[in-house]
Amino acid sequence: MSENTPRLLVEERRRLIVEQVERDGRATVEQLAARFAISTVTIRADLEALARNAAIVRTHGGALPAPARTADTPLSIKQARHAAQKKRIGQAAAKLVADGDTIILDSGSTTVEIARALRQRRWSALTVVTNGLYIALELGAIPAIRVMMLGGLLRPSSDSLVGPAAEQMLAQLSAQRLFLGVDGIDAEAGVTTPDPQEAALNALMIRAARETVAVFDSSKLGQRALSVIAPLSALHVAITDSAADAAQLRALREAGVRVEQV
Amino acid sequence: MSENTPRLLVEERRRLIVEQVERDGRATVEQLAARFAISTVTIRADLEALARNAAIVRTHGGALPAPARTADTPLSIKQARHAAQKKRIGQAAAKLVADGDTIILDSGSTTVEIARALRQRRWSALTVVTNGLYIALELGAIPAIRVMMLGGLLRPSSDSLVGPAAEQMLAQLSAQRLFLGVDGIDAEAGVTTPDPQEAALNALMIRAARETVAVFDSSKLGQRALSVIAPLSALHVAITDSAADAAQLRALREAGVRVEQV
DNA sequence: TGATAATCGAAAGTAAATGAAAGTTTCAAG
DNA sequence: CTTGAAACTTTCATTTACTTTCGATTATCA
Repeated sequence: MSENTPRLLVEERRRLIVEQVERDGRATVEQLAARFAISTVTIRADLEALARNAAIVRTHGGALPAPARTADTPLSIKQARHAAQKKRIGQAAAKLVADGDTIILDSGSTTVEIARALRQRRWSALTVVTNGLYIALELGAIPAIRVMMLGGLLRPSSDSLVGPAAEQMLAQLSAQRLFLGVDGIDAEAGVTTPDPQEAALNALMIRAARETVAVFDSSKLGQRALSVIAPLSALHVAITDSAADAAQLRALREAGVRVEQV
Repeated sequence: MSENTPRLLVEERRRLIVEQVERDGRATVEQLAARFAISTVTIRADLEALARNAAIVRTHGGALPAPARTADTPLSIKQARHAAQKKRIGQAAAKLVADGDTIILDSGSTTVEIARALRQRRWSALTVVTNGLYIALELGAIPAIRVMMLGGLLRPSSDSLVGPAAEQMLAQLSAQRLFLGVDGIDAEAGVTTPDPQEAALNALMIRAARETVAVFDSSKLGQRALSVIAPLSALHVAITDSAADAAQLRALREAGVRVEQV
């Protein structure tokens, strides 16, 4: 590997490191130093910087992939991950919706897939309440779907709206079903998300809906993010993919959640 | 490298930089300085300006492509009529905004141009209240701009939010300046728009702002739409293009409006 | 518990970025 | 045609960021 092109930019090198760690499941300091033909000290600096951003996990002598999305990753990146599973989950979730319903769609990459699946069907009347900009854009063009958007401060990393205004508005609404996209779901910690404001809003969404459906790809199982939304018992249905961990699913079922795998 | 071409315009050069970054996946400051035969300091200024608009990501010694916006974003904003005029009007309007301000941006194709012009400038703090989805998307990526979105029912034809929820939320806000995109403006009928709900919301926007700036291309002058927003006297400033009818402008001035033509 | 590998810290060299001052260009008025 | 303001550029000095080398220190594991 002759890496003597005009010399990599620092960020490029770090992106490559993350890639390698994700791909191989691991990487050693020596290995990386040899690959880029730089000193181990610099590699260590890189690893430390990446670990600070939770892009990887630091170990003695090397690095491992980061556990998963408990950190606040931009939507554009989340979208790329587990895209196929999310599509299937979205389609399964959309089947739970009946014509005439009022539903709440949380923001998030998985719930955007629900919106896309909803577009495929023919509706005579459907009301969708959402705080996600992209969900509103997906559904806005469908005449038979009434889209009500919660107002509030725009949270750029997820293109969603949060804050008191959204909460106040939500308090006046009520819906058949909530589809909640979760960032972490764990038997002990319950349902969690990285942003406290988002968590507060999500908790209110649960109160506003008669039934709560959590949608998440299997990588979220067993993860915990900073802010707690609710305990598992607040959920009625969970939809995830077939790679989900059996023990975690059992905990979900014991909490009274109907689990569906696609 | 023909040195006798009339020297690239700044915007042209920046466009080429973005192209190169997208194409090659990277670009270094040195490389770019050599390509355009200008100093590295200027290239750095370019990169900083582009990074501010989230067009690229800045790194040491160069730049990398910006992480792609969400997959298939329907950002295909319908190319409006009178696009050139609207762009100029947008830029003139943006000049009225000072750092630290709180402004209200109505939805509409002309106000989207104001948002784009705002992106070009450097802000340390700016709060934008809007009911337009595309405006929120334009400004969402700029960290120094706080975007507050009014909630409400999505009106598909204009991708804007209207209704009681938006009105209620707006009633609790106050701003230095409102930029109102109007569909009709006429000496007798005043400022008008086709949708009654939109008109009601716009009227509240006027009340929430200390100063109201109407923006419209000259084709709107003398037009009347269904719903009246306010009389001419409610406006403080009007920005339109140079093709505007002189008699109509006189009526505006007589109503106490400061008229600016671009 | 040692032996060994890995990490940390400080010093030093180099590339890149920043800030300030001064010179240009552009563009719109007078 | 001239003037003036605002936006661009450049040069030059200074500051910051990144990288390496070389000991000292701290984990890890047989």
